[in-house]
Amino acid sequence: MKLENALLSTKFSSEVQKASLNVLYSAWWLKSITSKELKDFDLTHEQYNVLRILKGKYPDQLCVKDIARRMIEKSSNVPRIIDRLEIKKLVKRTVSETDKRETLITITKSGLSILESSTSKLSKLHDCMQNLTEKEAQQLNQLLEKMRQKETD
Amino acid sequence: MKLENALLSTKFSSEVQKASLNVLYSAWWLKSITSKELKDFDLTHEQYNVLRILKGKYPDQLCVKDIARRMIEKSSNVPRIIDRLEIKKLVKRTVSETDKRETLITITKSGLSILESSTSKLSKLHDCMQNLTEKEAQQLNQLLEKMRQKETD
DNA sequence: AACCTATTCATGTATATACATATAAATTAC
DNA sequence: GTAATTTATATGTATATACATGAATAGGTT
Repeated sequence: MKLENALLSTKFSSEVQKASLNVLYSAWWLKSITSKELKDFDLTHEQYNVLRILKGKYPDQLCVKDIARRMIEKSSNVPRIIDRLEIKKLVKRTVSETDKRETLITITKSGLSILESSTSKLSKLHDCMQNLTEKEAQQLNQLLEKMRQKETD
Repeated sequence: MKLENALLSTKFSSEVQKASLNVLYSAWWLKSITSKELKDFDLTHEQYNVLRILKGKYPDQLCVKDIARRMIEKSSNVPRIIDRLEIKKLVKRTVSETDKRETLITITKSGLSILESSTSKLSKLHDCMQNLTEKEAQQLNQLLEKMRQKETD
């Protein structure tokens, strides 16, 4: 859908300004379609993100700050997300022996299993929305990274 | 910043999957830098979005559902955002005469003035992060819209 | 007119975001 | 070796997101 139709507006001061709105809208769009799938697994977007990060290092453990560093949204409140995952027994907390300030998080068998089924559901969704070719996706990645160039790299 | 550095991860199953994560991260990045500016005006991102929509139709009024339709994030709880704007006297509520179910929202002088100063602050920010040329921005817009093609247009 | 349904908005709940503060442990300074 | 500082996590608060429900009104049907 064109941004004009999505926002019922045609007044954009420039293509650059429109691109900002387009990125924001696209992110909302992506989140809303994936959240719908994750709901079947009683997972939020953020809980899924944490599980995915833990699996990336499995069977190693990660402390809270290392998870936070890998989150898509850096302002996520990781301890609280872990609270909810712990209640569902998808992760386990243990205090680090080497540094007692740190809480080490381990993904459980149950967590791995729910992650696997939800990921497979999501990748099916991805496949059917594969409107972009690999080359176009690569171009999109380059443009987004150029947009963010201002960052202290 | 490259996505790899932003997420401390190099394992992406494809450029297309990476593009999804890149869009999500870019939206967070955009929101976090603009929110910082808006804080000086005691405005949240969503409150700013509502004010901008109202100004687009000024001096006409808009009812809640027409504002909701124009929001970037469609799941926004517009009545509650308006609650906060009303407390700060940046908008006014009136019950529609023609349809008493509708609440008509008007932006106040004070709302217009705060919108003007915040917009000017934000556009300065935009200018200095103008890493994309108009042509590149146009290309980015096309790619994002192609990505969302699956939508019922 | 009475009834049914759809629409519009407000409100309630759980979780997340964004940010501030608190607590405990580790590190550094003296 | 104690005090001060920094780091890691947890907790608190206001607002937003996502979604469900409730209340009032509009509009159509009989």
